Amino acid sequence: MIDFKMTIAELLNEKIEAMTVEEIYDTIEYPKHEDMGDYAFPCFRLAKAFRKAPNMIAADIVEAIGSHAYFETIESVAAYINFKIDKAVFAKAVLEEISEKGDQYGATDIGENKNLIVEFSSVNIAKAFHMGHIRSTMIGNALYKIFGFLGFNAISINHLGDYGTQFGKMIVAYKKWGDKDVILKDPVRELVKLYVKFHEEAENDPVLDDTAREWFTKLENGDQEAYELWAWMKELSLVEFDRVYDMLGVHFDSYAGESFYSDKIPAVLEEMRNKNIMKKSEGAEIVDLEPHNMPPALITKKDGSSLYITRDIAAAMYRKSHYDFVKNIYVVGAPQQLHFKQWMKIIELMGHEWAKDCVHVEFGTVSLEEGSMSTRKGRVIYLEEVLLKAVESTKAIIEEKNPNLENKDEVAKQVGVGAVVYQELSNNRIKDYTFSWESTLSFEGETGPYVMYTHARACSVLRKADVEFSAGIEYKHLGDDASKDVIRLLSKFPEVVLESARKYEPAMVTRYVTNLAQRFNRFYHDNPILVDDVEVKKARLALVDATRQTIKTGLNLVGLAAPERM
RNA sequence: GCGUCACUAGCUCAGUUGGAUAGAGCAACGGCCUUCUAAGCCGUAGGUCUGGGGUUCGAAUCCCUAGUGACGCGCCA
Repeated sequence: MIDFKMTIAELLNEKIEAMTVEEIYDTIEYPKHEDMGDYAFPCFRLAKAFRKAPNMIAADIVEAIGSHAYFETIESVAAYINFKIDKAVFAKAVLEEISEKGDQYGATDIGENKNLIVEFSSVNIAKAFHMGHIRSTMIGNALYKIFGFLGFNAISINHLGDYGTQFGKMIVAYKKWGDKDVILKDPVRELVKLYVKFHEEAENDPVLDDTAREWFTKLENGDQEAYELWAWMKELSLVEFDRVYDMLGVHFDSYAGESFYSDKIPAVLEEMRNKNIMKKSEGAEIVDLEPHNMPPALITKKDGSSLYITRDIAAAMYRKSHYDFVKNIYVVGAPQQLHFKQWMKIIELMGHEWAKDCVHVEFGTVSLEEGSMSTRKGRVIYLEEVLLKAVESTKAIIEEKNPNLENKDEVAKQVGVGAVVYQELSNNRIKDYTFSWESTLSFEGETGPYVMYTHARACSVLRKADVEFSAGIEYKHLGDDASKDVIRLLSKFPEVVLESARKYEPAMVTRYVTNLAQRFNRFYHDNPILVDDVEVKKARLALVDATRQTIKTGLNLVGLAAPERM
């Protein structure tokens, strides 16, 4: 595709000696309003070099450039030079590019097939897979897909919370109050009940906590009974979790969780001791991080058993040696920021330069109107329940609007789940939000169903087209503003994907497809597509097809399906 | 106490890393289906970008300060 931005940079460089082509390229921006043009170059910074007012500079440069075949107009407005690309040239460049590349439009090979790890979801065994977990799960899944699209060999890891003192608690609770048959009827919910009961009882009986710690230490030391109970709970949990992952279309390359690293911890502790970065404190071992403006990190407890941070350090070390990653990404909530800063600093103190390749992608908290979600307090909304309800609502809408649709159940699942996922990925990840059934089950405006609906509409028109439009298209027929708006947006897709990867922000892609859907719907409304004039029809169909493709690719990148009918 | 983050329309949020007239959706009001899917489109109304300083040609964006809210800070994960 013609690189319009680079063309402009080179054109300007001939008139501006004070800046390099690269500097000019980086200074070029998009005008705030589309009627001003497609690209703009602000001249403020040239004032000193030219010893003139910026608006004079702009006017002079415009005059010096004159005209160019790619551009409809090159104008100066105040201190800006605005470039408006010729509509037919633009349409041809963009639509042919998309048509050629198909579902690879926007893809790159900058990853050079190097290993890139995305750790996400990381749910806790024997605990609720609740609405709060959708964040890590879907943000991580989107990053996994986006980085894969950019040529990395992305590896998804579900760092299961399957270890730690909490399992001591579960074992104690099960032995005291558990009933195998009751648990088998509804495993996770029953296990959660035991967990809740443990905490209620422990309030008045601190001995329980000590017993729990003892059981975890037993588990860590390979006690048969502890191991069997733990393995059983893990298995029961995973069956349920996989049901949800399946609904979400999420796949993991590895389920190596915290327990996986338990036998790798001693070697890490050894290394830390040898490198002299730990010291004893009140019977425990800590790393003093005061020189780095952080509180000390507790590495081993006074009974010698491991902690969360110990396992994360061991996991990172293992991953470096096993995968030799170029990037190791952790999609974990913002409240754990300090934890990540601490252990990444410790890796650095151990002398591992790859500490800089570890990234904590943090996100805000989902809460309920009653307060933050807490398994311990029994205050949770199960993710599966939300998904099922969304699918059910979608089904009702289909029955009403499109009763003759063939595969209603499958579409209802795609659209319903999509609505929930879209909601999750539409805001910048750092934002906290309060879960609401009303907004989750609303399917109008900036929602997943809206974007999917737009895609389905495009598919529908294409199905009804009775001409071949793969070649011989007269792009001059796409000269109206609505068409140009769509084309301009289509042209930006590759850089949006790159930027979303750079910022680890899938919402950029979600917002982009929403924007594209909005523009396309205007085009669709203003321009009848299946008209008698064959030339016009072919040109518009080409636009429809390119939009269909780009919406689909975008939706897929954030883990959403793009049904062809709904 | 120390630290991190957030604050933009009634509500939920964008705002291209400092640029032009701050934009969407929801809610409200008014229009558009005998023509390609109305889960749609168009229009009206809605703003002291939390307050106050500063930096400069130029600030929602950077710095300082105050406020409000959320979160974190040694034996949980």
